[in-house]
Amino acid sequence: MLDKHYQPAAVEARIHAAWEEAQAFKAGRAPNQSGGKNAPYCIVIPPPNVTGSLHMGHALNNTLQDILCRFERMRGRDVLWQPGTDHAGIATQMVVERKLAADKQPGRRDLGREKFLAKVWEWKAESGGTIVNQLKRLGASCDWSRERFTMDEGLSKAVVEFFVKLDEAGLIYKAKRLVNWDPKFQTAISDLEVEQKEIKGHLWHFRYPLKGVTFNPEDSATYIVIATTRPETLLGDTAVAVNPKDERYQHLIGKFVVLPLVGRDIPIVGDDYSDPEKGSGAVKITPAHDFNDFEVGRRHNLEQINIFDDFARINDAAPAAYRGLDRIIARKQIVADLEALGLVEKIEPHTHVVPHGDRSAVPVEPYLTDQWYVNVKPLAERAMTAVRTGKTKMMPLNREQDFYRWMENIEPWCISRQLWWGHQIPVWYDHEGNYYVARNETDAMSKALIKWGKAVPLKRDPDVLDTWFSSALWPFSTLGWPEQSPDLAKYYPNATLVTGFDILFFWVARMMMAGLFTQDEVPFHEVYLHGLVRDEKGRKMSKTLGNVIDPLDVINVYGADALRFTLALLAAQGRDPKLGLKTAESNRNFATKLWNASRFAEMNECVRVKGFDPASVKLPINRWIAGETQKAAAAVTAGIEAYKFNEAAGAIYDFTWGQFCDWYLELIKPVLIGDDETAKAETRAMVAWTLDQILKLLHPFMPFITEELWAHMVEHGEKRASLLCHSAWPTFDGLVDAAVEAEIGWVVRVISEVRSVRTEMKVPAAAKIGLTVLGDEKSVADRVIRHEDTIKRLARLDQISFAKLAPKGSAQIVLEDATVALPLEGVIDMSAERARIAKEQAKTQDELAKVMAKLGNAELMAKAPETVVEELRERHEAFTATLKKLEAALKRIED
RNA sequence: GGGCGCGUAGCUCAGCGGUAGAGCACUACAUUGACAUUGUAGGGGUCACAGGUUCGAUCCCUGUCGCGCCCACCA
Repeated sequence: MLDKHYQPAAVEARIHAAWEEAQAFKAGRAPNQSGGKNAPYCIVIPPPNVTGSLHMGHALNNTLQDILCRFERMRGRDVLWQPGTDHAGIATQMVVERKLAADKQPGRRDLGREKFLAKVWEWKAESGGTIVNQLKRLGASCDWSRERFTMDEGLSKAVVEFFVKLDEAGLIYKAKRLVNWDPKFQTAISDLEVEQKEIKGHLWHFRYPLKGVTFNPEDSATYIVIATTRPETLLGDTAVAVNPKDERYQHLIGKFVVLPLVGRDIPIVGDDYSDPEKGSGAVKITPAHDFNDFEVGRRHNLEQINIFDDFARINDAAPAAYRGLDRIIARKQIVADLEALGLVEKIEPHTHVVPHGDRSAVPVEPYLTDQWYVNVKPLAERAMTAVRTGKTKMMPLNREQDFYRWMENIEPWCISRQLWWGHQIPVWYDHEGNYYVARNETDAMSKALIKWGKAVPLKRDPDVLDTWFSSALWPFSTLGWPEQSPDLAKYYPNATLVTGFDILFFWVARMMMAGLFTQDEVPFHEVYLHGLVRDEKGRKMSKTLGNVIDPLDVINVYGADALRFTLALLAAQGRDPKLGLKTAESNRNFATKLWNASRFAEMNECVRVKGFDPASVKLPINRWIAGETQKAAAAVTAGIEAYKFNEAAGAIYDFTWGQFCDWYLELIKPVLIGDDETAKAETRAMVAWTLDQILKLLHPFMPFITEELWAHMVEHGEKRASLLCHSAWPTFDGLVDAAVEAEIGWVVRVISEVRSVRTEMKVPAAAKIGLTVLGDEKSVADRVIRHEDTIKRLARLDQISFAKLAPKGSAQIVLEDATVALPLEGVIDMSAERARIAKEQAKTQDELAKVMAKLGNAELMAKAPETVVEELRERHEAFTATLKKLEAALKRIED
């Protein structure tokens, strides 16, 4: 006997153990009775940061993937949900460094590369399993036996192979360029890792004295005013630019100014970049510290003077007074010094965007360094073509626009990072600085040997690769590439990728490029991009706001099923889901409702009957629920197939609660307590059967409780042998019976109507009332008689009687001595319905006339409208049939 | 500056050319009956605003206002 309450914690642990024991999610299983096809279906998990812990975004992402995987597994496909974790370069290095500091241990630099990396691996061994265990608690049905890590041996091999192949294709190069430099981590970062933040700063207007004249603050002819938001870069200025069309400054082009504080003579150049509308119309040019200035510098052959060190402190290229100062302090100092010299014209408040490191949250500096780049342009072209031709489809569709926009404007990808935690770049240098890209040191040596004719000592590039470089390979590196493994052949391309749209460029785009480049084939056929989980007010969840909802807390309180169901219901396309605990609570209640419905079935000995066929039941009520089950199954299936998880979840929720519990179980109670044994037996079997279908349809969303109930339902006194997660997905045909649907619908409406009248008239609960059905329509009377017990019970009527003295099809309720007439037909407002149909017909006639007029088809015009409609319908049907045939044929060809 | 999305019940959101929907909240009644983690009934909406298309618009088109997100090196 089932307990009175569902206890998620205990059940989840037990079910989880059962799944593990059975290795239920291992890929390559034999097909179940659902399909015979057993076609592979592969999803790779977006690998979470190995040092991370489960947040709501993971919960949403993995719930959706799990729904798809469980659904397809039940549909008989060979599902591989590939799990694993990401080494997450900067993030992990940061976490470990922070931990060392907190433990008062020697820092990264003190330890040195080797020892520090040992610490990171230690940390990984300690806490790397956390997120995996949390995913398991969520119910993720990954094939856990195949867990991978981006830095494990095979995947590292894939990374090297990818690098070498890119190099062989001439797509890798090293260049000294301005990069986004993160002074906190002392590494380059890619454009994508830069966040623009709006900052309230100042616009400083400085006077740069002209060379050859004596500076006089009173005489504007002795200086030129430039405006800047970054005074400290003055130390690296190598020109002042004015617009050649700007009459104020034209005469100064070719002259020089003396750079204040530094004393360097720098030219005034004419360049379109200078916008007369902005600032003073004259702009200082610092080629080594600004992307625009870099370009201006190139055009005018200007010197690039780097004034920062790796920490963004002023270096030795600057006057002694500023050396070693942090950039912020240097800024203040420089402004103060200029002020003292009378060189500050004015200071205006100014709001502008400042680039920040997305991990470090400090402003990044454009910084001149040697870095490795991938020329991704040709790869991007292929990726765009693949999306354009529909080889990979993105959902929601409008994300494809974002994808194209980014791909079309793609810049070279800076892949080197000055970190220690990551894949070290497979490049070796000789004593002259020549470099050799190689799969390993031995290969590099032999390459050097060819060049020099003798063995020369080599040194490996100390930099590591961008984390996303290895993530880009995830859909095939996890399957064994660079080996041509059977798994790779079987599961690549993956079926679907489910991820947040926030990493569309970081990850999805790069997987597309890497996949097409190495495998000559897209990595996945469909991409489903979901939103970011927000709090119930729509704000981002953040520690500072204190509005973070920890998925594990929700699981502990309401159960994993409730959380999953809540997330599924929120996953409507095209908008960020907002999560409140109230929804989780009501979905917990839904689980309880299902639990109790099962209890009811158990108490009434509703046992599954072997060989039971829902198409053969006789009682209208049973035929009705069979039809409703078919409709629900179709709705859930269609919802999941279309990635409309909210609709799918909503469909099974409504069916379970609104149809099965609220109506069906109530309607059959008279049968179950009656003495018609045949009817009773049929109904019991029907209850058990329907419940089975509910468990299956709900399983992808609520795997734990459904698996538990499935195991609990006995068949001939025995526990079921097989797991629900391996059972066949329900697909039905021919169970919907329009006549039965109409009849039960009518009964339902009569009951509702009587109930409503009771409430409106404030009939005391204890009052005895009866319903008198008036009129002499036999069909109405028959229905009433057929469902008399049910109607009496659910409408709480004392008696039902019949009378002829009233308009047809109406009824009256007798309240002790008062009598209330109730139009039975009014339940289905026939007059309104008829009016609607009449209108519809008028419209059709109208449109028809228009169409005919437009066509000017004399032949058609000559005929009566009814004939034309008939003819058109036939043509339409013939056309549709042909279309269907064509589609089927096409599908066969594809298969 | 460019792009995308969103304004529907008190709240969170579905829906979408043909009589406005759900959950939660609210009101009334019920409750030894599978379930108070419940049931029944009810109140509550010019579907942001203004034009247009249509027999008919919450839905399609245009514009306005408000909100959010993404991309962008402009002093």
